[in-house]
Amino acid sequence: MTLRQPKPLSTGYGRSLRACVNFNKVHGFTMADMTETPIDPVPVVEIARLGQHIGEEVRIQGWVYNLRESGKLLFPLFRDGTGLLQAVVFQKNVSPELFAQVRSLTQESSIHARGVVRADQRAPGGVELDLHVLTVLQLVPASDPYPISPKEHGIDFLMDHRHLWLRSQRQAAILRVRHQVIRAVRDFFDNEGYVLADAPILTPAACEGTSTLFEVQYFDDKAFLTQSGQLYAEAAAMALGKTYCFGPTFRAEKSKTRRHLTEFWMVEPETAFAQLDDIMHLAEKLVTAVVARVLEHCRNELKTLERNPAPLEAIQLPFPRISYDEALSRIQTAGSEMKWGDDLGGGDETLLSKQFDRPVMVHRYPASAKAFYMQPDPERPEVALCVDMLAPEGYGEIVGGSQRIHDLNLLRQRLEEHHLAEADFRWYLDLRRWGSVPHGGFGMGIERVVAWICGLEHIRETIPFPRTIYRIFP
RNA sequence: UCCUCAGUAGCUCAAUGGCAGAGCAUCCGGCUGUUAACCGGAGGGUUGUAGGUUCGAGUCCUACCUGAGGAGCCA
Repeated sequence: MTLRQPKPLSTGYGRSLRACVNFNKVHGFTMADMTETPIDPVPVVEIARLGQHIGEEVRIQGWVYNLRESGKLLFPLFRDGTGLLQAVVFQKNVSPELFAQVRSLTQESSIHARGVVRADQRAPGGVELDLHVLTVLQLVPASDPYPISPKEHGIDFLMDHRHLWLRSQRQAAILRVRHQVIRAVRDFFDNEGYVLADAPILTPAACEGTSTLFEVQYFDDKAFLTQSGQLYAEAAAMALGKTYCFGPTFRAEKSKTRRHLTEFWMVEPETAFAQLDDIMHLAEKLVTAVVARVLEHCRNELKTLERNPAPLEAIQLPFPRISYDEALSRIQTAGSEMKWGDDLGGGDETLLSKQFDRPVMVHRYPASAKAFYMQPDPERPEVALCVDMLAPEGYGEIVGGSQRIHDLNLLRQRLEEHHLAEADFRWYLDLRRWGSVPHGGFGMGIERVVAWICGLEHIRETIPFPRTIYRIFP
């Protein structure tokens, strides 16, 4: 990709601005000038931490969020990625140059601002800045204004401008929650003694053979983008005992719902010597830890998102565990036409999850509806030792896992029943030839967890640049 | 893949088959505590594309394009 040579930018303030800025070249400065950081002894403070600096002179660096004015009084709103700050400029208290400069600010112009922090109940956030000095790094020209106004927009427009939409308070809050969710996942597994061993993203042909995969050219051959790291995680678990992989996964199904992305992130622990009960316990501990972390670190974000924290505070161990058979009878009682052997549809999942105040784990599905590698229940071979965790409030499946088949001959038989070529799974069968042990794990979809925790209508807001069936731009 | 809906000013949306409009944004003016500020004024249009019906189409019909909601699919 070639970078466009930046054109000289007109500040539009004329000669008077020179007194107010620290840059030597006011007129026609280029982007390169921004690297010449002016020497200023006043400390830069993040907006979120201004409450600890009442009465002090500080600098903030950020962008213009909005400008309100009332005659001789200006209220520019700045954002810096940590929060929003209202600044105040009285015409009588400042130079005519500064007043004119602030008055000409446009949305999303980049700035350095210096002033004294003041507590004021009238300001959003209770803190405001008495602005003394303003440096404009780039003035957004009025002839080409920032496209996303603080007013309402349609989803098509916002998705086309996703690269700018991220600057809104709401989207930034979601990304902060996502950050804490991922941090919590990594810390959780670290504390539990799990070793990160990532799976490849490029996989050979016919790797799992169930869902639709994206095909890519691999030199003179074909390859596929991974739909799950699980099979590789099993190999790692035989090496490390407790392991997990965490990366992007890809599904080429033409799903078109508020719960699906074609590219999403999944964390997949795999544990040697684990059985179904161990897997369920690990999953409920993980989800509890993630929710607790968000409640601890993201109260402001949940407030921005207007997400009621009460249902999240109810997420405590243990989670209810019900068999597929019990789930089926509950769903049928609630009016569904579902029959034994069917997988749960989206509506069925919602019916069931609304009966509980925390995630519910449904275990022992009919083996015929599940993947080839799942261990059959020794007491009822027609069901598999597997579990799906359904999030509350109708957010659907957030965890899917199972105990894996550890017997070589049974696995061979299953491959044949699923019309999968044994040659493609030679390495996977090897894991059962030398030192096979009972083992299992699960996958947890990060975006669905974030959507549930944030209380979002649609999963597309949970990832910086969502990929859906009809959208791959920007 | 199927069903439904939408596409009109930069944005969000109006307009019985009969003069294409409003709010916001932008520009100009007013206002010394605004809270998506407010008040007054100005500029801004190939009504998604291509056909068709009609005296006359943003509106009705056909096809296509681009999206959205749902179903199905989904370790």
